[in-house]
Amino acid sequence: MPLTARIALNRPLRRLFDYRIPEGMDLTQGQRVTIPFGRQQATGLVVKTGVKPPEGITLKPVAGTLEPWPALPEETFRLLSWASDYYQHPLGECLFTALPPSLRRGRKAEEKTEQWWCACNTSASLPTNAHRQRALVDWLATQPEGAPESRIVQAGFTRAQLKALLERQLARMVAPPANSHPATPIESPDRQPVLSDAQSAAASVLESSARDSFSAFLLYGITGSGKTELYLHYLKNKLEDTDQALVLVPEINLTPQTVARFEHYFGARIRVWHSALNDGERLSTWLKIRNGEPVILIGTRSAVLLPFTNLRAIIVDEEHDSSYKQGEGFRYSGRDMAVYRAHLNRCPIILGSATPSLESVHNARQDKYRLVRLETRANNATSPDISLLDIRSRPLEGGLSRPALNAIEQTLERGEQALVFVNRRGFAPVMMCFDCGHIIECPRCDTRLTYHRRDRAMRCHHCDYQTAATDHCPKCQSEAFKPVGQGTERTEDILASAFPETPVVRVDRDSTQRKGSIQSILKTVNSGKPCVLVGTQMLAKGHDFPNVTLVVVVNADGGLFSVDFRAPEQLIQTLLQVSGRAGRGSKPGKVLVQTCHSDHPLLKTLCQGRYLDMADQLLDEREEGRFPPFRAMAIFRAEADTMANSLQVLDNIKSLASAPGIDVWGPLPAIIARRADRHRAQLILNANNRSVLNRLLTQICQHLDQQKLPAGARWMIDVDPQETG
DNA sequence: AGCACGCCGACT
DNA sequence: GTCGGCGTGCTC
Repeated sequence: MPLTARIALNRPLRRLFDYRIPEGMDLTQGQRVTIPFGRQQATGLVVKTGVKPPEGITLKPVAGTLEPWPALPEETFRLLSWASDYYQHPLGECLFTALPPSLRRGRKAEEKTEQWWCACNTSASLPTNAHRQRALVDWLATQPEGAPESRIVQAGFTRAQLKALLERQLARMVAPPANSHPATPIESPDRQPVLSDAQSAAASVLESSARDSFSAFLLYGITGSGKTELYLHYLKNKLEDTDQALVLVPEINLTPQTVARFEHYFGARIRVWHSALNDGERLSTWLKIRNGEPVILIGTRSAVLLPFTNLRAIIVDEEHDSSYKQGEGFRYSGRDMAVYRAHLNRCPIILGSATPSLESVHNARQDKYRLVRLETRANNATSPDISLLDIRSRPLEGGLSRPALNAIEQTLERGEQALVFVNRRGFAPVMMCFDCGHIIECPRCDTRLTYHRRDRAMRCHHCDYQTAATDHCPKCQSEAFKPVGQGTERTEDILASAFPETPVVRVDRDSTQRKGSIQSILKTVNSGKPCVLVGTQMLAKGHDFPNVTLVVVVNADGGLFSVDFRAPEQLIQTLLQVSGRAGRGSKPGKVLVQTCHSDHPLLKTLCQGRYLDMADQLLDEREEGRFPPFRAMAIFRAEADTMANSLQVLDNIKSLASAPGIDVWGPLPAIIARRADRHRAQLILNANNRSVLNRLLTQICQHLDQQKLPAGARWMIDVDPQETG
């Protein structure tokens, strides 16, 4: 067999390309290479060596290797190959998402050595107004070895000032001192989290897991039960000094406070991984992990793709969180890949949540996961008391009923805080003319524009369209042109006028974007003084507000009658998560859920607060309706310039998809059929056997790759879809 | 994805 | 007569 290699490229191609390995070059799986590709040079990853190339093709030679070792170690490579097949996404793109951006682009796998600077000619004169430059020269003069750029910036100077000094020949670049990267041994502080009796009981179950074999735990711990202490205790007791560990968290939970808590116990072993890192930080952490350094990594979804070589424990916090599923491109589930990774790697994994996903509850019921319960709140806090408030034929102000406003008033009078949960941002979801019935719609989408009163704008929440708001109906000029429905802004206004003496704080995407971090907005809340918080989903997760004792849910009904089969699950998860914000301190909490369906069985069980009972009830409905997790689901989506073209693509797929054991539903236009002037539709495949479905999907995708599509049409596949709309 | 080739409209 | 629009096709 001639020396050949099969190479994957970072291109959306479901094929690989074969190359000749030149004499004296050694290649292994997962290694980065540069190769000629068409007329260009490209970076590739070795998938296999010694392959038999297709007939009648002269192989080009591999141009060179980027490093002698595989960028993707074996286990990581196998994880990604599996995911490529499972999610039906091109292997090359899957493999490359596991590389930091600089390595994707073919850069060297080494950290950029930082530029060091020192002062020269310190007595030379500067313009009198150049205060900062003067200060920088003086500061540099105090650094005998010079200083790296990062330290200079940390000392309060800027790159521009350095550049100015360079031009004036008052500073120069120098080589860094030889020992600037000392190999510091990583030592953890000698601390142990103190556990309550209930936590200790749970910890002993978790910690009974064997070190070198796969075991999965579903940690059901109600809000405020102290799951994080359990994670810390577990890692502290199970990890050796040389071990690596992975802690996955939803993006929104990766706060400085969370990281500080881990650092308190593990010091410099802690590293973070999230979307706000720059390329340098990404490379640095990636290399540490690839080198097998004993890092405990706290990261979001994509952290599961990092090249660990000595991973001994995985924790997935808030495992039900829908942000673990990537919503575009390589649509993987970070949580599910973590479970597979634990399998491949033979290590324990803990999935933790107060409201576990039905998938995970099902796995626990099937004994695939071991269920560990933690049902008492830490610090003697009691669980909040949830009650329904029927708002049928009750007058509402800003969406709030009189009893709800009274409850808020009483809470404030007791010197406590209240939280109002509204599931829509903006002022009102619709502007409507009460004379002619005209409703303002998005010109590019099949949606209504949301009225944002703060900046007098009408915005589409599905594309970037926005236009100025008007006082009159644009169609009939009537003045009876009014906002309809509830948004966070409107509720904020009503609360501000109802309680003029009390601060009202709004937390949603708009307010956090404008005022910077959520942290600064929450300053008032953290002071503990009486106030009212108004916000969306953002408020439901992770935050600890000890003085919030009342939670009001403005409207719970949206999720009760949705077409999406996951809607009821998501509704109760959100309601329970937001309820968990109440009474976390020493005072008991109360939750008021406004609804027009106070006799709905789901809402009634919600009041008993028994999540696992509700989960069982919902699982029965899923089984009845033949939905996941009882069946395997995949969705083909199409979009095109016309609905006819989208439907045509899907009809074609449908004709390929009929097979025994597979239900095909659709094609149907998406709930929002037109979005940014693209017409969208979907086709659902629902199978009683996952591997049968997987093989069928592979066939269909292969087939589609060879077919011509109508102009402007596009299709994609989503395995285990999170949303069916 | 890139990138080239290719065939039709408004410019020196 | 050319520059350039983006449709189509190919990359070992």
